[in-house]
Amino acid sequence: MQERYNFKDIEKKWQERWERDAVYRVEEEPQKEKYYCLEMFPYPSGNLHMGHVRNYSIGDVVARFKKMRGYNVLHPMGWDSFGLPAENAAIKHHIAPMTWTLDNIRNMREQLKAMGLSYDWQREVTTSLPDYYKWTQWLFLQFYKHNLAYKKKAHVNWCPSCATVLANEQVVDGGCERCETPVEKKALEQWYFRITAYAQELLDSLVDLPGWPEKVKTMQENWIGRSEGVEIIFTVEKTGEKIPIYTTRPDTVFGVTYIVLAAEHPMVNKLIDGTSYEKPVKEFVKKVQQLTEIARTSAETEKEGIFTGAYAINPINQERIPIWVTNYVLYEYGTGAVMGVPAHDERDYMFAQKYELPIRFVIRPAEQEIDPEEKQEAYVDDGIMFNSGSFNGLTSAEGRHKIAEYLEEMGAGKVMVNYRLRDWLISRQRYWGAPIPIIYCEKCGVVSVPEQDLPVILPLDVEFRPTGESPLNNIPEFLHTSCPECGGPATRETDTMDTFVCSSWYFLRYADAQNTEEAFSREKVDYWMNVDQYIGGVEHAILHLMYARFFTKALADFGLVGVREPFQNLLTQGMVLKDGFKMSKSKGNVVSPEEIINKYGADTARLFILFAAPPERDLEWSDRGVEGSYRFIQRVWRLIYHYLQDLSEAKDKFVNNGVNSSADKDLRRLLHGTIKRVTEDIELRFNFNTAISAIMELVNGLYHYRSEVEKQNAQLLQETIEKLLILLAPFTPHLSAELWEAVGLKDSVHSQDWPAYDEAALKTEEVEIVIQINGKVRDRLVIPVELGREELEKQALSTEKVQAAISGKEVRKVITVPGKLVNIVVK
RNA sequence: GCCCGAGUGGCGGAAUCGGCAGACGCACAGGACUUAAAAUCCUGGGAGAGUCACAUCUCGUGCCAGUUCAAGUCUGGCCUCGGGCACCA
Repeated sequence: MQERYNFKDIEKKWQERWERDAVYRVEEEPQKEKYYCLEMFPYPSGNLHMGHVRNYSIGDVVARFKKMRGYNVLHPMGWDSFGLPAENAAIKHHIAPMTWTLDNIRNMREQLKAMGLSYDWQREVTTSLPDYYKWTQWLFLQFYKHNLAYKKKAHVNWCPSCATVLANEQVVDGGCERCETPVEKKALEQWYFRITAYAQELLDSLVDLPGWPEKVKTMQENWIGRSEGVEIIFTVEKTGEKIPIYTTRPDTVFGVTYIVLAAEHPMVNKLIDGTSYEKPVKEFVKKVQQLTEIARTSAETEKEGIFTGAYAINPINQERIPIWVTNYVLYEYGTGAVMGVPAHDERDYMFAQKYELPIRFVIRPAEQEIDPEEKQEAYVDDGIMFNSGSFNGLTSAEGRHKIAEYLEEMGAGKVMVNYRLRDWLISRQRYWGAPIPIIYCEKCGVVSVPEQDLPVILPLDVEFRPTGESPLNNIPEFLHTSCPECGGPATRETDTMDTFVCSSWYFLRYADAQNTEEAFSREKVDYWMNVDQYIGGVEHAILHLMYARFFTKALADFGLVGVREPFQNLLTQGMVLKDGFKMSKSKGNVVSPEEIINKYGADTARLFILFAAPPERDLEWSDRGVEGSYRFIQRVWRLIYHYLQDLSEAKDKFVNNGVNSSADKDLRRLLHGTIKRVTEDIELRFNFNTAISAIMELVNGLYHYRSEVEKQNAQLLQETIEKLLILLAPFTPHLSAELWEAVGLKDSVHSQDWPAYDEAALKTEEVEIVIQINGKVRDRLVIPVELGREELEKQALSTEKVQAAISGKEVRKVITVPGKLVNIVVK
């Protein structure tokens, strides 16, 4: 054994041995309790970044800990390997996306292995390989069969830079989530998944997820955006055609002074065709549609509109009101038409002022009148109805209910629930994705690719420069096929699937990754699911986590899985920052994990990143801090090294007897206290930082013991060191394995049972009591633990300092907290 | 605007059920070892007053109130920062 820890050789030695002995391979063992520990799989960009290191270090501690706790632990890893970066890199470096991707995977797999992570590599999945995307395609067909996948023409989000459509969720601040280019609207025929069919369940079952952060659940709630309201039907005066509008404030329906249509609303043309309003209105609509998505959806944009010349009848009071077209009503939400109540809505108020439309107050605050001449703004709160016919005097809440009822009775409205959540647009006009397994036949129309013909292979020899059309259109061998139903000439769908489709079910494939007959066997999925602990960045709070939940629910309805929620517990880790900012190439503050591992070893990197902050919080990278972790590892090594040296060369330092001396007892108490703290920190709170600091204290205690105790208790020392190495094993697996072997212990440290602590060892004979006077610490007292309350109070009152402090004063009260303090209240 | 989360030494952070604020680590200072340096080991440390040095006292967890014998922790109101949603009718 060398005096210094040579991490380079030793980490390599253990990684090779673990791989050789396949120690992390796992099978279903029905008699054993399972634990599924999952970290979000990476996009193979080429190199690990610190966010990965943090994510996978956390997951590895959990997986190793649970394994030592006796669980059958599934801990897999794979690659989310379809997507745009491969195409962009390929264009830049003239290399095929498949080659680029596989090279990156190879590189990153080596980097992961160099971290000493306990993955079962037999279960590795790569979403861009046919053995995986075959089943993505198969799942698409199941969605199609169950009417949860459909095609429709719609105004979709288009990123001109990426030359593809984007899902609503991928539009951030009106720009492309990836490149920030302002998103345009394009009318295209696209494939959708009917996620809205599950909107209510996705919302309701959030309460079944107590192991998720509130924050994430709130974000999903907001995203689903449920609102309860009423659809009210207004009638066009001249033609009698119906315009349904949606409102959450039916109590204000007597205050309607106009109605507004979205620019895209089909009624617009019907109202204006052939009238003098036709030309100006069409110009206005054109102008609105030319706005970028940012301008279109920004609350800052000036509200504009134009009168159509037509009038509608308000069903509540038969009033005749003008119909306008505006830029602020969204066609996609509700009915694309809104009633204008300027008195009680800020937007409507601004709009009415600008175009001099009447403002009529119909709700007033309780106990207060509203003077329409005086009031200079909308009153948007609930209140008491007035100017509202027979509904006068009702509260807003009552009014909403009564008006809805009344309108329903007369057939002019119905209660309705609306969601902000839209169906999920999954087609992409790009090359590097799973082809959608659909064939278009001139005679038979839209036809599914028969399951036995899957996978529809993505051709590899392709000119894939973005053109706005799928590059697959330019490959005749791919494009032209025959119809599976009639055998006639047909063409394939050339769009590929959004990569989020691939990542919506990968956690199921891990349960049965090698299956060539099915996506996964029901039996194996039933054994492993749910994921007991999912760990990843909060940036996936909406997209990935919502889609994966949707998939799981749909697959449950198809009878493919037995659970309706995929992830029992979710841990969202914070970002890794440097100098206060997220590490990024453009900021030039990137620290490469590869360099850190080369310089200090994987154990140091893991230890630092777990020690520097609790997992949910952002972590500030510190090179000095890394050195501190490195020093600690060397310190542990030296402790064992000198201990072994003494064992062989200075036997007279040790004695073999029971734990009698106070130093022995202190060490034993420290050991068992540490076991307790570390266990609870990992198991209950995921506070790895405090778990590590507890271990550091134990090491400090061992140093003290070794330097100060003349005759060391050999057995106690041996026990303490063994348990120390076990406690360290999840954090620094290589160091622990090597020292375990060096101490001459059998098997691997990683296959040991997690130690239990001895409650009796935690007990002390004496305890220090704090004595406060009026809440301030004035003295301390060391007393036997079993000392009674009365005796304690007596002693506390009689100490010199207390006597001095209370002399001449009246003792009004004495509060005693056994084992902790005595507070003497004096006046 | 609405909804979350967070503010503690020079820094990262700890205090788990209302009971000694600052564990552990970083940085710093001093000492030991060394020809020397590095490495290592040991010691110290919130701020201020006070003392030759102790002792001792005061203040201190974003701000202002409150509850309590006792508040970083509970309540109310604010401030700042971070995140999410936002023309959703």
